[in-house]
Amino acid sequence: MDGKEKMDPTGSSWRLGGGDEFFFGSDKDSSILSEFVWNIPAESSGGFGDSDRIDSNFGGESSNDYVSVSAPQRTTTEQTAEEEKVEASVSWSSSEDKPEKSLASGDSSAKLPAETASKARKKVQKRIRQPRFAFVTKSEVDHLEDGYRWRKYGQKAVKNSPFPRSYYRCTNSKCIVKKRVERSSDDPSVVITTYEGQHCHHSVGYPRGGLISPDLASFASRLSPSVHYPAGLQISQENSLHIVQSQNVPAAGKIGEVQESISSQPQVDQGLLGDIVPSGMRNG
DNA sequence: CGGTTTTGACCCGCGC
DNA sequence: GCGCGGGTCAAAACCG
Repeated sequence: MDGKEKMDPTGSSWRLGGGDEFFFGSDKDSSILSEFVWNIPAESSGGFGDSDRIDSNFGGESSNDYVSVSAPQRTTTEQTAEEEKVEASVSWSSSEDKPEKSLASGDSSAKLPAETASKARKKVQKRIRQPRFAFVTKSEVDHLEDGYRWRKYGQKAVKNSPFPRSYYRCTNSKCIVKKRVERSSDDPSVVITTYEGQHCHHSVGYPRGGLISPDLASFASRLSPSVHYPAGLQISQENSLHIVQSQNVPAAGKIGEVQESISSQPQVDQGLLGDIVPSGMRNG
C-alpha cells in the first residue's frame, strides 16, 4: 500500500498522473500568489463561465512544457457567498500526446455486447495523455463552475487523501476534455482541478469579462516554453516551471487581453475558432 | 423520458 | 510476475 509513493505531498511540488504536471502546493502558492499581483476587479465576478473563445493549440510539438499561472480569482459565489476570492494556481503540462484518443472514444464500435465489449476494451487500451494543466483553487465547492457542462463518470479514493477524486467529462460528445477534481489532503479548503485536453467548442456561458477557469485554461494553453509573458512568467524548458515574478500583471480583470498579447506567439492560434484539435482529429 | 450521478468492476501502467 | 494505485466503463439509480 505504501510501497510506492507516487505523490509527494510534502514536497514543494506535486506530482500527478505519473509526473506529467507540476503545480504549487497550497502552502506554497499562498506565498507565490502574494507575489503575483493579479488584481481582478470585483465587477468581473459576474460569473465563472464566461469564456467566449477557447481556441488555442497546445504545444503538442514540445515534449515537456510546464506552465504555471497563479492568480487570485473571484468565485461566482453561487453558493458560497462568503468565499470572496479564490486563490488559484495553474500549472500546465504537455507531453507527447497523440490525438489518437478517438479510438478510445469508441466511435467506430457502436455498441458491443458485454462480452465483446470487454474484449474490445482490451484492444483499445492505448491511453493517450492529453495536454493538461491543473490549478489549485481555494473554494468550498469542489466542483467549480467554469462555463462548461460536465458529466461525472467516475470517482475514486485517492491514496494519500481522505477526499475522493471525481472524474468529469465534457458533455459535448465531440469534446474530449476531461477534468479531475479533488481536494487537497493538506488543505481541505483547497480544490485541485486538473483539466485534460481542450474544448473544441464554446462554453455554454457567455462573455462577460470575468476571470474563469476556461480563460485560465486557454490562457495557460497558449503559453509556450521559454517564452516571456506579459504576466511576468517565464517558463523553463527543463521539466520544471519557474515563475519569475517581477511586476504586476496586466491582467486587469481580463485574461482575454492577455490572450491577445500571447496570441502573437507562433503556432498558437491560427484562427481555428475552436478547432484546436489537431488536423488529424478534425473530421469535417 | 432524457440526462446525470452513483458505484462496483475492470483494465492498465508502474514499481518492486 | 505480482501487487498497488489510478483511470475508465457501464449498468442501475436518481432527478428534473
